[in-house]
Amino acid sequence: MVDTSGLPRWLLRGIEEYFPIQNSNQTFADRIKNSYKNNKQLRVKLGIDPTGTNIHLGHSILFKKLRAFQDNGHIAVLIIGDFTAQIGDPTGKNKTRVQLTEEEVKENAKTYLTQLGMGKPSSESILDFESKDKLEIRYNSEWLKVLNLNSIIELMGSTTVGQMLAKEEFNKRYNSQIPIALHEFLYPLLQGYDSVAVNSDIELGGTDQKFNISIGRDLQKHFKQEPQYGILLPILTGLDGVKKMSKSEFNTVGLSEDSLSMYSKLEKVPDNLIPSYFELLTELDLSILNEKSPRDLQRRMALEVTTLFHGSAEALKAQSNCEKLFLGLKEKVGDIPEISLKEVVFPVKFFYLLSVLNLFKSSSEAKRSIKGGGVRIDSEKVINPDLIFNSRNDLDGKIIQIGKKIIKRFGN
RNA sequence: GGGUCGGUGCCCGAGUGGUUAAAGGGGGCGGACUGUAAAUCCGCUGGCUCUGCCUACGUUGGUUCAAAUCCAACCCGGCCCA
Repeated sequence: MVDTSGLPRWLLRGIEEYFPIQNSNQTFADRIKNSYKNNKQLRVKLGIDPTGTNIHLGHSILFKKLRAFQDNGHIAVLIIGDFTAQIGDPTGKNKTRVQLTEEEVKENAKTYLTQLGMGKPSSESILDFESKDKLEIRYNSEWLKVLNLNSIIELMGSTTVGQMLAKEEFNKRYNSQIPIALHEFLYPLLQGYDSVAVNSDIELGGTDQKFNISIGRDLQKHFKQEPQYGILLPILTGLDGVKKMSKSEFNTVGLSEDSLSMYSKLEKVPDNLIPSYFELLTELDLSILNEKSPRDLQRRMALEVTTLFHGSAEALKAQSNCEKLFLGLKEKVGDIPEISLKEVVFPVKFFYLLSVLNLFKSSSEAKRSIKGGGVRIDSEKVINPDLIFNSRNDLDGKIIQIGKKIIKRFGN
């Protein structure tokens, strides 16, 4: 596994790999030490492509590590890949990604920063936005947009088709006869060039980023910079317990989810995820894993993670609400997220109500789910989709449960 | 550019004129069970305020009472050749 000698604990936890062990004349551990000795902050690069609108726990691992660097005196260089997002990272994709427009990308970037806690005090945010000397936010269109063809050819000349095809994802696609658009080869080069542009000392990424980070090193050498180190963090497995956490697999927990839904998702994660979730998402001592039952561990982990994003009071409330709910609502439960009936026109059929409230994607789906016994009002199954509610009084204050995950209280 | 094979629902994949909203599998969702887990079993899995209507098998047009299935053109992809 990882050679841990000489590295500080805060850096070590949850690292899958770092490379190289030694850069020309000094080891990684020395590089860290020297930065303090020489009183020179390390520039730690993390790039995100604003392609969707929600950051989930999988991303949070990287940001937490970036934050750790900030807390230990270094500079987080957050690169918003507004330019690269329009190409699409081929990593992990088995098809060519749809290109986004400039406006979409801008909008997404804003949402990302908000979710990372921009505007909040650093004690409540994922990244430290307050210490101005520890954060640098850069948009890569700044330097990528102005590249001329000569420079692009120079970049392309630095690697070979063989190398590109050696990259796992390209290789897979190539061998299974799935098209690879030529411009996708550009992506690793541009990400690598980002490292040159911000002169990064260390780049953070998931294990699937090894190739791209290495290209960054090559380009830095080419441009006479000291090549960066790469720190690879594990890819978080999603709620299904099998695939990596990813929006397109619908197995995510979003950072912006309310505390109740975050808690309730986490406390039912598959057993096989428990150790890694503890290691990667909490700061707890891992010896706890041997001391408690899986059920207790799930609850503890859920509480811990929810606390991280919502604060301890919120998290405890979520936990107690969850427990009360599943005991069958014997007690009155407070602080359930409300869902407004304002837009509803009465009388209304049950399935239509749920569709109007966006609790289901479509009215047909609502109908099916109701028939299948998946919907409860005040913990009573209601299986007639055509049931008519004549006025708000029939619903106000009642609790609606859809499956085991969605719980809302009807209100204003 | 030439030859050839192919494009079906979230994915894979069957279907080669009608009983097809389209077999089968995967995934997803829901239920039972349980530890709110896993495994297992069962149900559902295009849309629509729905006893019916609408849209769907790359696109457009055509043949037919009837097309995912036949014909034409076009678009897209793989492979081989240039």
